[in-house]
Amino acid sequence: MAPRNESCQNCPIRHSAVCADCEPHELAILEQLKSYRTYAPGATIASAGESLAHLSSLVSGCATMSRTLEDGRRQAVGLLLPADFIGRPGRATSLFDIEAVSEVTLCRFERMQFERMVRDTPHIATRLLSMTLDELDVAREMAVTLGRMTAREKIASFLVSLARRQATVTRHSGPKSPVALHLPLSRQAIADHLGLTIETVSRQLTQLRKAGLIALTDSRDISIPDFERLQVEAGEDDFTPVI
Amino acid sequence: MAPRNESCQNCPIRHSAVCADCEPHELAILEQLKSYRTYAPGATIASAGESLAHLSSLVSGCATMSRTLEDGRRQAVGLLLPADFIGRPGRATSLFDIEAVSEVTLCRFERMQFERMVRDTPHIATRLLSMTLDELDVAREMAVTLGRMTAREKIASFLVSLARRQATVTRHSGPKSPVALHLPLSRQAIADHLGLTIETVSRQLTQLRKAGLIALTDSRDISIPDFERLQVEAGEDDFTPVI
DNA sequence: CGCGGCATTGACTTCTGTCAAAAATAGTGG
DNA sequence: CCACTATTTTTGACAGAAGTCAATGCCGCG
Repeated sequence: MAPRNESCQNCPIRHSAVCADCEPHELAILEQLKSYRTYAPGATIASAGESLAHLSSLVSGCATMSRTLEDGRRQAVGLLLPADFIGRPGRATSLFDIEAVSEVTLCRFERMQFERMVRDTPHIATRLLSMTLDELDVAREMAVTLGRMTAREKIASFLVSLARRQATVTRHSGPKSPVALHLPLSRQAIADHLGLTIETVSRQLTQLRKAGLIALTDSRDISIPDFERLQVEAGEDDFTPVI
Repeated sequence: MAPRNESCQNCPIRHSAVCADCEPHELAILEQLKSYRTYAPGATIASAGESLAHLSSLVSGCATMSRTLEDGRRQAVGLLLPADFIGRPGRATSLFDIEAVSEVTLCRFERMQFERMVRDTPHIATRLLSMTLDELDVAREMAVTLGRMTAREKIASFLVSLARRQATVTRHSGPKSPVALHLPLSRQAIADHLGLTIETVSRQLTQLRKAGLIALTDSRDISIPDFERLQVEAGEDDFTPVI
């Protein structure tokens, strides 16, 4: 459960979210404007085409951004983890569905107030630009994965990128020690991210396990004995940036 | 051929590029800093992993942004048309290959000077943010297409989006009149954009032609008799935004 | 005219999707 | 705590969409 209005000083995403570059006096303004909201797993945070009254930073938990076509086909376009920003200044409606995967806490700002902050506070504007450019890179890497990788490569690169994003939490000492990885997503949600079916995801995970590239303690917890070997399996070339 | 330093006043992308929101005095500064450069069709504008000395706006022509994997598989992540911005402040290297498709003219700024402009000129910073957010939406739509659409839907939606982007130039009076569309890309380049092979692109275009959805005058020129019908074929739902 | 690149078409293969069932896991209530 | 159900995951058999390999056709150009 999120505190009503805990101080930004103690915020877990203080140095990585949209407020990262703010000076104390700027932070004080944000502190006045912000409000927290918590969503249960599976809850809808936003729906494609509907208006979005708040812009938010994801403080804790995990959410997906996706589009569902009329016939039920679904494609995820982003995995939202702590510090990620939700919504965009200048457009009132979300183009995608946003759904809580685990329990999610958002730090929210009213649209108008936030848009004024973006105009008046260069530290927020430039931080938001920088984050948006990073997201753009991620989205384009995603396009490479979706368009040209095999099912096996998609799974491997998904695991690699997830491991990198959780690195601070789970990675132990040396780069050669096994990496423990918790999957926040169901097989179905992984399939939606990679443009695959649930069956193909399951089969490829089994193959990776049989090849000794991963070990499954339970269906949501994976251990990667040799991270570099999995990176090779992910078909990464030297240009693939570590975002 | 691009003029050496033609006035920004007459620039074809004056009101749609990164400088769109600039006041006359801001434009005057840009005018001092800019330089034009022209690339022949097929020329390399940037290479993945290599440094990029300039940030640019594409003034005329067409270019692709793509990644080529070690084994030759290639995926395009963007089609660059007039007013599109190339490069990003805050990172000196390009993550993707950028290649001229037709003859391309760029309006270029030195990295350092442009980054200073972004810091000092809110009209540039906010315009760049807005453009980047739009590109992010495009990239995410692309992910939906690459991940979940059939070959036929990919081709149809590619044609629809190309027609929309060329709308100002080619679209005639009413929305029901046939739309003429020139393909700037070869079959191979289209395939690279859609995550398909050249043969599949060719076959699907033939099928669309046989179904009366398009007519091919020559292999690069397409006429769309009923645009709305092609939109349906593209599998667009009501939420698909017209970007 | 003949070469070379691009596009189209055909025959066949393969990877992933579909349909279906079994196994594992989680959740519920007695 | 344990049976029982519901959900998720895994596995299998088969089908189908797109890829691969190969040949042919089309154009522009020297």
